[in-house]
Formats: sequence, structure tokens, C-alpha cells
Amino acid sequence: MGSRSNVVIDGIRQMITSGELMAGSRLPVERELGARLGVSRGPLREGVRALVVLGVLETRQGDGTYVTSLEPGQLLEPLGMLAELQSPENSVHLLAVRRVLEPEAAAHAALRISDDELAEARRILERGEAILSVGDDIDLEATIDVDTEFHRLIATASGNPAFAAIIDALVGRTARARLWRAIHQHGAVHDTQREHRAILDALEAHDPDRARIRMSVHVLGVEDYTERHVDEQPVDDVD
Amino acid sequence: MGSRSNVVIDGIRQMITSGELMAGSRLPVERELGARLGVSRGPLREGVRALVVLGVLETRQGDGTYVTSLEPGQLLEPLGMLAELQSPENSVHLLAVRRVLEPEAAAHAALRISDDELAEARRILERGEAILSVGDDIDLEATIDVDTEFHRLIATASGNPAFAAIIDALVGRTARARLWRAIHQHGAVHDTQREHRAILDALEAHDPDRARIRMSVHVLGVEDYTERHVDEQPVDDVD
DNA sequence: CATGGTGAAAGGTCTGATGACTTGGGGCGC
DNA sequence: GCGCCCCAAGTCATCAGACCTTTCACCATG
Repeated sequence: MGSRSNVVIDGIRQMITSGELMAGSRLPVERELGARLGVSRGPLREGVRALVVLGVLETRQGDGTYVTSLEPGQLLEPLGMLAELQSPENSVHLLAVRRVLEPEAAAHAALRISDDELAEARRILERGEAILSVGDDIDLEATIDVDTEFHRLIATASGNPAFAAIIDALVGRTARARLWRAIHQHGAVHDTQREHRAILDALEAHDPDRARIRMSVHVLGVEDYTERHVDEQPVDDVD
Repeated sequence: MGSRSNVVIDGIRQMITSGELMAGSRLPVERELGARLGVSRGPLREGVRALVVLGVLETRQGDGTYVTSLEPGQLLEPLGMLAELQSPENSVHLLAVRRVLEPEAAAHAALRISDDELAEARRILERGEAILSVGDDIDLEATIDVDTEFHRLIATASGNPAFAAIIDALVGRTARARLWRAIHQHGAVHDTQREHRAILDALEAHDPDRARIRMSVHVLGVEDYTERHVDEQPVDDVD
């Protein structure tokens, strides 16, 4: 096994679960922590860096190393990067998760969404309509942004940070450029906008059942497009 | 920003998304890769180690560094560790995710579960019944194992690796010792076993609707226990 | 042809030195 | 006395070099 740095990871993890380190706590200095775990600074830094990437620790140069808030949103953040590395065939599997989670999130959101959030959602969809009203030459990037923001807003409004974090990760760029190109080619961008509007209506009415169903239909449609166009050429756009 | 090692992570990630590195590919040697990314061995190793922990890379001493299969199960593995770091208040949020995902996974499993998997599920539940038949002095650890294995088997049998990976992570030790102690104190361990049996019946009948409902009820029950006992004393058991 | 040894190559670890950045306090000017 | 600036100590970030451990392939030997 890649031993020494795993010792570091396990050691720090146990220091947290045992309560010795709390959220926001500052860790001992590198040299001291290394001595305690029986490793030198090299492997120690490797382990710490890994936990930083996982969202468990946070280092501030010139200051020290701290435990993060350990909130779900923080810890599930790396999930986004992992979703991006998925091959198109697996996008179907990830969309299946969305199809289950997002309607539920929408239902929760319908019950507890605030007026401010509703106003924000309206603003997002108005931007979407402005983009579509220009005619044939649609700004695809902007359309994707609108879609992303709309879904994330609902996920957040659900009040469940775990929902929000997972949906956030899955709504991310996963095969999105290719997908939206396909949607655009089939003139379905207006359908998407209409579905978004229907979801918003349900949220405004604070009707969880309608919100759930509208969201289900919406994600199902996206899923259909994905399944139909898995075979198309890959688009390598770096972010 | 924690600069140099992030350069490494982004660099390797882009080498993968750009197709330069495929699943299973071998990376250049440390010194060469470091030279190419403009960093020395230290930060390079930090970045590589982080990607190893995320399940993206795999190092073999004396051999080289390779890209993993990049399958969802592989990449979502670290999710388990993150779930363990959650505070009890957040357990409710994680259980809400289970309540949504597991019934769907059970429905899928009902449609596609194999005879071998059904046999395995029966064996697991028989073990559970053996544990319960001894009388009052129930082996709680073994009971937790049975529960874990049963849920994971169904998640895997769903055929969706993303479902399986996320459920796997959430079914993990999250506040489980405390939870099961509460269930045991209320004499509800037999209820759990009975619910498991009902789920298995639905799977054997390949009836997705029944499987979904049975699983819903089961997880809902667990959720109730959790909500009722969040306030109890924490149990610090290291794995 | 099979088998065992041997060495090159790769990742793993340690050490020391240096740079970059943050923080807090002390000194200086007003 | 008050406030501002500057500096020095502490900390993480990086680099460089050396050595250890493990793996794999080639080759010599039986």
C-alpha cells in the first residue's frame, strides 16, 4: 500500500472522529504533526493535501492548517470533478440519479422556498427567454448557464444540503456541451424553457406534487436526449 | 491558492479529459511529468496522491502510476469516508437521500436481480435470523453487518453503479452504532428483520412496485429512529 | 526449455535549505 | 496619547539531492 501518507490520512481522520479536532480547529504545525504520526514532512504534506482536495482540511500559507466546516456541501464538492471524468456511457447512470433526486428536491423546495428565491428563479428564467427571443442564433453557453443556475437554485431551496451538493455535482458540465448541442439541433431549447417555466409555476404555488411531476418530466426529457445521443462525437472543451 | 499541486491536479485531469490519458494508461515518470508541468517532485507527488485518494490514479511502487478504470464505483468510493465525518445533525439529511435512492434501487433490482444474487440475499437474511434466535443477548455488530450487506447487495443488483456507490457510502457506518443501539433498546430489531424479509419477497417475485414500497417503508422507519435519537450521547468507535 | 538470479527503473521516504505569505507587535511620526 | 508603518517571527510552499524498497524484465545457468 502507499503506506505512510495513508497513515497520515487515517490519523487525521481519527483525530477528527475522536473529537480531538473539531470543525474549524487548527492542526499542529507540520513538523510536530509529522513527528506524532511517525512520518517526515514529505508524506505528511501528501496526506494533508489529499484531505484538502476532499474538502476536509484547508491550508493557509503563513498561517496554519485548519479543519473545514465539514458541511455536506463542502465535502461533496470534489464530486463535481469526478462527475466530469465520467465517460458518456456512464452519463446515463448519473442522470438516473438526477431523475430520482431532483423531483424530490423540487417537492421539498415547493414547500419551503422563500420569496427572494422565487424572485431569483424568475430572473433566471427571464434571462433564458431573452436569449431565446433573439431568433436563430442562440447563445448556447448562456443557455447552459441558465439551466445550471435554475437547477442549482431549486436544489439549494430544498433545504437539504446533501441533496443540493449531489445535484450540484451532477448538474455540472457532465457531457453538457454535447447534450445541449443535440437539444438545440432538434429545436427543443424552447421546450426546455417551457418546462422550466412549468416548474417555477408549481414552486410559486407551493405545490409539491406538481413541482415533483414537472421536474420528473423535465429530467426524463433530458435523459431521453442523452440516451439518443451517446454515440455522437466527443467534444473536448476544457473549462 | 495552494498553487503548484493544484496545477498538477488540473494538468492531469485535463490530460485525461483531452484523451491523452485513457483509463488504464500509464503516466510519465515522476521526474518527467514534473518537468512537463513545471513543478518539482514534492508538489507533483502531493497532486498525484490527492488523485489517488479520489480514485482517479493508482500508484504501484517499482512499476509506475496508472489511471484507474474511472468507473463510478471507483470514483465515488471516497464518499464513504466523507459520510463518516458528518455530524449527527446531518445524518438526517443523508438519510433523506437514502429514502429517495434506495426504493428506486430496489425497484430496479427487482427487475434484474439474478438467481445467484437472490440466493446470496437469502443467505444474508438467514444469518440475521440466526442472530435473533439466540434470545436476548443479540450480537449488535453482526446485526449491523447483516443490514449493511443486505442493502449493498440490493444497491449493486440495481445495475446502476452510481446508485450502488452512493448508497454504499451512505449505508456505511454513519451514526450506525448509536442508531442500532436505539433500535435494539426498543425491541425493533425483529421489525427490521421482518422488513428485510418483505423486501426479499418482492425481489423474488420480481415485482418492482412492491420492492419500492417495502424499501420505502423500511428506510422511513430507520429515518424515524434517527430523528428521535439525534440527541443521544455520541459513541466514538474507531473502525 | 525451465528456472533462478541480477540489475535497471520506478515510486516511497528522508533531510536540509530557501521562498512566500500572514500575523502581531514594536517603533516612529503626528 | 494615538495611529500608521514596518519589520521579524512563525507557518506553509517549494526546491534539490540522496537513499531505500519494490517490481519487472532480461539473461545466464541448469
